[in-house]
Amino acid sequence: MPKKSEGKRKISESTIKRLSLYYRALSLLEKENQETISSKELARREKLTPAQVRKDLSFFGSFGTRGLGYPVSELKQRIAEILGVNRVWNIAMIGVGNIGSALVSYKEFQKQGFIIKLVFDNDQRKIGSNHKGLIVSDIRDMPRLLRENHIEMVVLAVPAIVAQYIVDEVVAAGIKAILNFAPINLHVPPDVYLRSENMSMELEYLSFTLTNRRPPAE
Amino acid sequence: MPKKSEGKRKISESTIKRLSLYYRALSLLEKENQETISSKELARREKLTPAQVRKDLSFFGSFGTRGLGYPVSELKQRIAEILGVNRVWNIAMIGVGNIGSALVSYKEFQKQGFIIKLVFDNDQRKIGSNHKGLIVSDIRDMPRLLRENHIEMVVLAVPAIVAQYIVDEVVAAGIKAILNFAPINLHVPPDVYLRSENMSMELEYLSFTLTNRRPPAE
DNA sequence: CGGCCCATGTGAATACTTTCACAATAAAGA
DNA sequence: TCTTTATTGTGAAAGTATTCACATGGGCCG
Repeated sequence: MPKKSEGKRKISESTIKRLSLYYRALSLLEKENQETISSKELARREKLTPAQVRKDLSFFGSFGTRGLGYPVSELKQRIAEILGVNRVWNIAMIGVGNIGSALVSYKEFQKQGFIIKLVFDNDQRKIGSNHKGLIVSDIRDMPRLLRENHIEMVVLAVPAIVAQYIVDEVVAAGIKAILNFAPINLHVPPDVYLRSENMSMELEYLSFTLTNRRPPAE
Repeated sequence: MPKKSEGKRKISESTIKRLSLYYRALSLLEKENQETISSKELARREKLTPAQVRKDLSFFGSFGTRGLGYPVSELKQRIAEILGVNRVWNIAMIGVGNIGSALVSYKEFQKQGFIIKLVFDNDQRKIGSNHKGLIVSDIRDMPRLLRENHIEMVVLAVPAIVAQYIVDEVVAAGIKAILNFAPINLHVPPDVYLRSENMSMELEYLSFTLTNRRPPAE
């Protein structure tokens, strides 16, 4: 019974996020020249359960060898294919404030194949200036430049107050994948994929935990 | 039957994260001078369902008025108490590279009451320099300075390769809450709360979605 | 080359989360 | 004050995700 042709294997968001973790762990293991890894050890490294690791991978095929574990390099390559990171993605950064310019210099993105090709801002003082080898473009030229440079993803690092306005422009320019750093909920059409990174949320989660933890001694 | 005294109301991680969203939405509504909000409208603004909003809030009490909705300011205040953000948290930033220095200038944190009081690095060229009014301290002075400044949370923005080493030092200094930006899984004792922000993960999620989406036309 | 060991792959069981659906009830207007 | 309307709060139902547990089968040693 062929699995490939089945229409609607619905993979959950949590499984995809864990694939990212496996990918990262496997990259490290590959550097350490480890050839195989068991679900048990992979789970330990990422604080998961072995059953979880095996179940996640089983959605995509049988990559392991019973009694031995998974071949590190091969599994890494297969996950790269699944995630679509076995290629280069051209991305554009919109906004060159604190966060935007930090991300332009963030090597982790490049290492994963996410190449920032263009940088935009609407501040006349910034336009034309050089950021890590990239000239800041005028946001008014965005539609044309995105098209000319075959940009497929956009990272939004603009103030919350203008974020919805800008994202509308990005959508109008035909972009289908957006990563938003502005602390506000944005609305996009159903064929556009939007993910948001909310850095305050994690601090608030820590705040909640410290506030509501069981007192140290009863 | 008193709810307050019940021991083990277990609140799920997703509920807490949504409280952050409600809090953000309510802050906005308060600025717009809106006095009440229904679960329906709150849900629409954060792309959730009305039942979800009501269920989440019901874990903590009855804040609404039937037929009318929730009082914006009061609900905001109650959520602030639940999250523990109705106070100031003193935090320290460790690492003043790209990400670290961007976060020092990130106004959203301060706005939420997370005040960066100290900044550390191990690079002699950076130590003593001024970052947005803060002098970069030597990481070797960390234990003493964290204690003296009543720091309760630490944000880690150091290279992955040294992150586990640094986090061990942070734990040794008695810190119980850490937000990690290094792209690696860190291990801490069970009484220390660690959250990680993985910015590549969201790009990889977008990559997966674009790669595996149903083709535009059949 | 036979048997033992070990770790996978996976249905079934369990645990958790979300949604449904409706009784309860406050507000507003007649 | 009564009726209508709107929206909450919440058990019960449905839907997802995780964990269990074990049959399966490849590798390796003697």
